[in-house]
Amino acid sequence: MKVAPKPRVVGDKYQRILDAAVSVFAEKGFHSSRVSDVAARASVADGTVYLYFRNKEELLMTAINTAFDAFVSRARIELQAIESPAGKLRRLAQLHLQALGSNRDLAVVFQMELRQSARFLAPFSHQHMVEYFDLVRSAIRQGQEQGIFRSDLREKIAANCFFGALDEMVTSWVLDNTHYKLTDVADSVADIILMGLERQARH
Amino acid sequence: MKVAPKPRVVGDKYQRILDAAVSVFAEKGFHSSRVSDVAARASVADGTVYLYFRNKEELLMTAINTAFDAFVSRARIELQAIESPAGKLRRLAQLHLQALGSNRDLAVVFQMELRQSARFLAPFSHQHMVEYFDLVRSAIRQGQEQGIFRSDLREKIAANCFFGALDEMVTSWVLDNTHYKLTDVADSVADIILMGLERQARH
Amino acid sequence: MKVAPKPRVVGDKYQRILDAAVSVFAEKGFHSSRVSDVAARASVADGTVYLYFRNKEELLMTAINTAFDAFVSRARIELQAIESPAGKLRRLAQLHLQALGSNRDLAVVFQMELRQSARFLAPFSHQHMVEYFDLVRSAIRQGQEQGIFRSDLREKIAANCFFGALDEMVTSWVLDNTHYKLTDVADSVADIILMGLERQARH
Amino acid sequence: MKVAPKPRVVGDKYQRILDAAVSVFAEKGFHSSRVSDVAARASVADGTVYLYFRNKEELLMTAINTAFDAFVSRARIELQAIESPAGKLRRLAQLHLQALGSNRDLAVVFQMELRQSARFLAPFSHQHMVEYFDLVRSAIRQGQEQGIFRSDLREKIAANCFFGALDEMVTSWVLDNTHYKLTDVADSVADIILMGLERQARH
DNA sequence: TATGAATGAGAGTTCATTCAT
DNA sequence: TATGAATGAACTCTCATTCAT
Repeated sequence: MKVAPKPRVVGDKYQRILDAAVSVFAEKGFHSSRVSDVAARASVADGTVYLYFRNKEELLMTAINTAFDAFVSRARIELQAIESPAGKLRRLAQLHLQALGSNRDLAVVFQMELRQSARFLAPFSHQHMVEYFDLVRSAIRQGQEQGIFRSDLREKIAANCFFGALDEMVTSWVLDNTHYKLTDVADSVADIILMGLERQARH
Repeated sequence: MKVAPKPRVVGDKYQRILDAAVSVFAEKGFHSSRVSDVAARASVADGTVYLYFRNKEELLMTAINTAFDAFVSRARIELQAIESPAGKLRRLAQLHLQALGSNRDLAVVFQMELRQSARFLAPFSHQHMVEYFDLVRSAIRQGQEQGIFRSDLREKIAANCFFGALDEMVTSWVLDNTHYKLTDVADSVADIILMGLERQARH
Repeated sequence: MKVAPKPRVVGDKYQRILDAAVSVFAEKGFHSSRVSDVAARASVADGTVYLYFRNKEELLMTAINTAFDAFVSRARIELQAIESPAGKLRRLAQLHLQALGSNRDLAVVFQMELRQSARFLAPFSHQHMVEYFDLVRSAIRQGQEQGIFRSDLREKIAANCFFGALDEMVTSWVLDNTHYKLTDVADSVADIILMGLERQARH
Repeated sequence: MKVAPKPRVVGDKYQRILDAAVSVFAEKGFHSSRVSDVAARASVADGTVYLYFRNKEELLMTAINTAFDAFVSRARIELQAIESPAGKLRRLAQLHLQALGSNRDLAVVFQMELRQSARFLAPFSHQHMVEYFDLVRSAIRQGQEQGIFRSDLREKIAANCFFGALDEMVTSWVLDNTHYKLTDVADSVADIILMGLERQARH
């Protein structure tokens, strides 16, 4: 007589909680979200959250780190297959915007919470940023060594411009209500930055 | 050896509280800061904070808005005196990094809290962003109309790149412990973006 | 010698908190009572109070409304079984004094807080007053229609006299330290009011 | 060029503050009223209130006591001139309803705050109640001694009925929005109670 | 007398976390 | 594993009262 109330797959609670957390954090912000909101959205009891995550902060960190891990791993692999420094940066721009553009909630959490978490919460996630930046910087360095990119620019500044431009595209997309496709702007951004980095033939 | 307990000038409480707020928020983040921390740092009673500010949130918004107002007003005036679109953007880059580079605490608050406040708190501060972006965008548009900047780029994307690059420079500076001079990088950033925007003569 | 710290039956917390609230409110008055006082007297944590009641005010309103509900329901049933209007009023007087005379704390809360709550808090409890008055008024009206009670008196005034007399008996009892039995005066009060209402044979 | 901002009579501040207090307390209740509300309504500074009254509570007590004093003094004098016990009670009913019916704010404060203040604040005002009751009781006793009133009723109970009936008329009037004239009901109330007290000739 | 800025104790309420079941 | 009732520390904000001017 009783229908199964929660026809969810058993064992998927971890992921359900994590997804719920991203969804709730995106909606109200990390600090205004309650653990019980997350639990409710994941259809588990409040206490169950603590069977999978040590505390509220770890929910955020895990969400960020997991996505970041996946992104950096994939990026690292893909970049190996690309020869040209410019091609690497172009691909990185695509991957960056793809990763966040394909999951709006995650993007919101990244754009809104990452900086704070990097400074005030566990600085672990900052390590990911460093890894990401390393990919960018080594591509730039490579370009400079090959004489393709200008050498009068400090590599770190260039990397900041590259990342900052992409990051702002995401922020802008996140705060915008018109849900345009984020990856569509990858080439434009890459164009601007690359052209800014490249050595001008006639100079 | 004992100094007078309250040798402060009367009437400066508003500013003292605001400065204390910026300082405390920079140190612990807005959400982890307690109003009593701010009051203590300003050497006033907890209740005094509420004589000058409606609530904790207004402390943050006032700090942000005040600085933003000053920046945008100044920028608007200065840009009027500059003819060339490229010159305008160069000057904007300098002003941006100067404004935040000259007050580290304020910079921390801006970089860490502005996004959140734009989304979750009063969207007033977002208006400032729009005004700032308008300055950038009209310079870019002007450059495009004069044939100096490429017209195949959407102005908004270009503006995002410009702002994003500067913004990331500040974030990077804020998270960095080596206290280098932020304005020193203004030209480099402007170079990259401008070169990325300019029409290449031989194309 | 040490008793088990929490030998309470589970599930009785709602009632325990409500009883504690009545007891604390009776002792110090609603406004001077702290929620933590109530929690302590109920041997629960402060937060637990809020699992059962939305806020401090609801504690008061629930206490009042619950008792009032019980009284009015019972009165309504009992009066149905009584034919004569005078008998109804006599019984009402007994029930009124019984209800409050059997729970001194509750009586204190009623006499001290009901008026204020009726005016300044949720006017819900005022509805109960209206229901109670309706019982009184319809008995009086019935007596007038039967020619037993004088018809030159407005029914509302008569009801106010009836209620006011009983109410003052309770207040007087509550402020008095000699703990006499409140129900003992029911007949005297009913006598006075009824005699005041009845049509005098020889007039 | 400047008009006199406060064309009040100097030296009337005491009374202005007291009137303001009654007005504010009537509107929001004693506990929800702020001293600064009272000061504002009296057009004085917050601190000035404390030049005339020790604290907020004293504002209430003074308002109540002053009015009570005036009432009891007047009542005492008037009653001396009246011979018959019934006449005394009739006059008392009129004075009671006149005193409160002529100042609605004061009536609200009396009906809403007097009980609480009698129990939880300085019990001073309770002394006034006693004095008032003494007037009532001695009239009743006199009536009993003269064989006009029934002697099988305890004088205190009779007094409670008399006072309670009047008190409820005032409360009812205060909570009622239709501003009928309170003194109009004095005779009806007196009729009921007196008839309840009087010895029936033919019994 | 009069002011009103300043004080700071105090209380209601929230919510992350725990733990007995 | 899972639950969710219970906990109690934490924190914002209010407001009666003071006091330097």
